Amino acid sequence: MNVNILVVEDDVIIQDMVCKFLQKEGWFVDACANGDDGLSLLYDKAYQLIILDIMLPGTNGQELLKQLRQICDTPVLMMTALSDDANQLRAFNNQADDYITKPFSMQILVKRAQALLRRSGALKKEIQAGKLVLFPETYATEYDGNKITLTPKEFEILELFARNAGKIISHETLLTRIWGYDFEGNEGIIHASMKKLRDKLPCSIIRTIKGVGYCLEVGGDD
Amino acid sequence: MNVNILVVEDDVIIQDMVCKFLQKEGWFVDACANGDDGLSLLYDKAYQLIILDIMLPGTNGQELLKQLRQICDTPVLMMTALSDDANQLRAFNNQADDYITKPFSMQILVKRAQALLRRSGALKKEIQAGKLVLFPETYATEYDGNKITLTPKEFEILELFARNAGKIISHETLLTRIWGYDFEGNEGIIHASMKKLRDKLPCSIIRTIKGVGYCLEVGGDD
DNA sequence: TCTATTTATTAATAATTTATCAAACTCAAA
DNA sequence: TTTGAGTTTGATAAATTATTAATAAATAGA
Repeated sequence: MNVNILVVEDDVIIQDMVCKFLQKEGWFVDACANGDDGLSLLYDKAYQLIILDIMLPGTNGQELLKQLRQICDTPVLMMTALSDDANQLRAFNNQADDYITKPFSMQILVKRAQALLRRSGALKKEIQAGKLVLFPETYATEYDGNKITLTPKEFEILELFARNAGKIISHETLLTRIWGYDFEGNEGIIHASMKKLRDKLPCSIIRTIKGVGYCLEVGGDD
Repeated sequence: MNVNILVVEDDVIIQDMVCKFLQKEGWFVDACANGDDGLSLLYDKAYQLIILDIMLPGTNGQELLKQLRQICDTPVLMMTALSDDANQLRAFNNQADDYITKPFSMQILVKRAQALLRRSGALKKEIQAGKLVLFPETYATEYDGNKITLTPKEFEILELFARNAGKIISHETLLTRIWGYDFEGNEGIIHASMKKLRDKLPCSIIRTIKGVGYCLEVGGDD
């Protein structure tokens, strides 16, 4: 799968340089210069990494971090000129994943970004969850070594479950992540899609938690 | 689950201080002063985080990191007096997860350790009350290691009891916390719900205090 | 022991959520 | 233009969960 990174930084020179170095790694980068734009981009698209400056016009980086943690758990790297401990502690309290102070070498920024992406599994070619293996590049799927043929939509859904194995995916999350936050249609589409997906899976590895959502059960196997 | 951390640092003063601060978080810490001891500890026990100094007698930290990555993918935080970029880049190339340079504040070390633990799922929160364990994120429930399947409402009720283990929950509290302060219905709903919940629990761990309320008994076990 | 009160139990019903299925629609490839 | 795989819709069935209401049992106080 493609790696998408969001950079929020108001200094054009730095923004430009950061983007360039990240793109050199083959990653896709969206950039903006203030917190509000950042937040609206986050609603539109799934990112695997977010890089935030702290001092921003309008909503600052700390505030933005706090707000985005309400809606997603994407790794966040804070990148700032504020080198005092208080600001760093505050960032980690707001559930940042890393914090580097300017000036920093671009190589190190890239390496730290890479470390976060590696740890979150975004750089893996395949996603494993119990006996289930997904290959996002080819849409190939295996369960316990046996091939399963999924349609693109089915694959997307199963990929979402596999990346969050053991966690509950609510109907709302499913709708926004698979059909987009602005999906107008009927919620029944979830049930129809889940039925088709489950029919192709060998056993009931997707549990229904009535009134809450679905959950891919990953047994203590492999 | 318990969090186990391995610290490899030859400077006794620093080792001591690091251990003390980590233990203050409720984490279990093993420490040693050289790479070879570190490696043999890694073979013996599963750690959720490894903290490595680079300059060590014998096998140094970079070398140790390279070797341990052959056998495990545990998050590694490098902690070193070497502040040059080359060493930091090398650490990340050897698949370190973080790198901080001495001198650093203990608070920041702890926060960074916490960030790594959080990201790797080692801190996932569960509610424990005696032999009862609740996982609010997945609605999973265990008693003495055995799975119990609860409906969302049953789970909510049990969660309230578990969060207040040993304390009496009055009927009024139950009603307002579970059914909302504006619940119009019959109070008999409490009795019906409690009956169903108790039927699923292996023994009578919820005591009735007549005229007052209910109380989750937490034996002096675990 | 008797009585009033509280709680437990049960079955029936209501409400809600999810599963299923067939038909209609879309869109790209032949 | 036709075909067909893939997706979506909407109607209906099935299942689960929540609630009520009636009755039984237990408890504490007189």
